[in-house]
Amino acid sequence: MTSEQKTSGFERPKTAQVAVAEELRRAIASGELPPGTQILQERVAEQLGVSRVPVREALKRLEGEGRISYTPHQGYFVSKLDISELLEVYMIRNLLEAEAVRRSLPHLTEDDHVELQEGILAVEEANRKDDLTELTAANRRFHFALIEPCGMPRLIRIIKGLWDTTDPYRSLYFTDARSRDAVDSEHRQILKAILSGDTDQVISLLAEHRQGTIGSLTNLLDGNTSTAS
Amino acid sequence: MTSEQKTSGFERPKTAQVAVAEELRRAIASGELPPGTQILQERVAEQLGVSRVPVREALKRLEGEGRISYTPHQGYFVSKLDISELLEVYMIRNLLEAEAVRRSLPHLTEDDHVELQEGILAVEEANRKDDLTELTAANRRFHFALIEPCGMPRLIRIIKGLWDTTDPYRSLYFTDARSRDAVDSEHRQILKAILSGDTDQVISLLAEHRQGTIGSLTNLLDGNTSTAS
DNA sequence: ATAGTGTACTTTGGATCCAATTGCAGGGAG
DNA sequence: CTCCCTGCAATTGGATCCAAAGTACACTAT
Repeated sequence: MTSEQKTSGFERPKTAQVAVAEELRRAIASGELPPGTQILQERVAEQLGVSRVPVREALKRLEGEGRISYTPHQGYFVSKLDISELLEVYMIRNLLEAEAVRRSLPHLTEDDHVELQEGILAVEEANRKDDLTELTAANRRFHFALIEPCGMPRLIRIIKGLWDTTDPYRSLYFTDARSRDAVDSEHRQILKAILSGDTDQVISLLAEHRQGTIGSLTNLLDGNTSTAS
Repeated sequence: MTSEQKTSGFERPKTAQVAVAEELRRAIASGELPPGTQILQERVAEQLGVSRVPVREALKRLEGEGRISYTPHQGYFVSKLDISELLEVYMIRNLLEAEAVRRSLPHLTEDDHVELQEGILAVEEANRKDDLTELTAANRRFHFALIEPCGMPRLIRIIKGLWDTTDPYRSLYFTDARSRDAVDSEHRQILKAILSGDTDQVISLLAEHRQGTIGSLTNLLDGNTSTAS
């Protein structure tokens, strides 16, 4: 405690269960553990250097979040979505995010506009660097900067959950360079509509934006179910 | 095994963690563990006759579901909603259930109609018997019989989650006899609209129905935060 | 050859033990 | 009298051990 201690940037070493949960979330979202993969407690434990107990608790946490599925005495598997479920998730997102945007737009501050702009730039930057993890993170940053000011934390939480479940597939989508270029220009269009205050336009652009993802994903998912190594 | 063995009515002894999770869910929903209560692992363990390990896993599960909240080294507490969060949940339900109903109504079979009718009767029966647990269960049965045929399992799952978070407050609401009578007649009105195939009418009746709950809850919640013993 | 069975191995489930963190109570200094 | 510091009790966090269930595979009998 000699001198500096960044006022709030300090992150105390979390408990093992929390750390394990975060790591598993990351691994699942990034596609490192593709949908359908079995997660062996022992393996995770030894890889992260902890005992099985915190691993089991982390797994239970993720189970509750719907990221993995569990059958007694058989274990945990990364949740798998077929096309119809994927469509369903996007349809629900359409509904909820439209509502969120409607409530959010009137409250957008100058800071939010900056954040949106930076989100776009971060996406393009990650695009250049070919960094998938950062790309999905930046993409999220943009989209949530848009809806977070809606003042409905619960709603945001649910939407986040929906994003989470499709994350493993989203990174699949971003693998395609063509899709990534499309994203850039779409984001710029959306921002333009936001700045001009045209709510309906924003919502319909977002719907199109999602529709694009859906289209590519449907193609990508038609044949191969998972096993993307 | 002399003759009948209800084709699927056999329930093998679940694992302890699953059983504990179910029991905790019940206790929370029924108001036995009011919002804000701390849940001590040791206590639960000894009450249910298991060690702390399965209890901890059950708690983690419920945490993921959002039913309880967790802070490292401090423990688990039953989630607490203030009025604004409660309103938010109902607003989201409005949105999602309206969509579900719209998709469900065209698919309702004769069996579903019977199920709805029985749901109503079960509510009234529980009302007479003054059985709160059964009342909420029957109420749920009615409402989900209406939306479950929408063919969107994910959507249903989310809606169930929303119901779950407000369950502790719902039982608070049903404590009031006046509210319970209102529910009966509203259910009958809704069923009538369903049978006549008037989708918009169903949806607006449901909105009113929820509005009633909201009104009572707002009153009940204004002063006392929790500690409903 | 194949279906069924028994056995060994892997993995998960649960209990007990010990360590680490927190909150509180009591005591002492200013 | 107030504030801070120290130490104790309660509770959670994690590791290790053993039990139970499931799985794979070889072996046997038809």
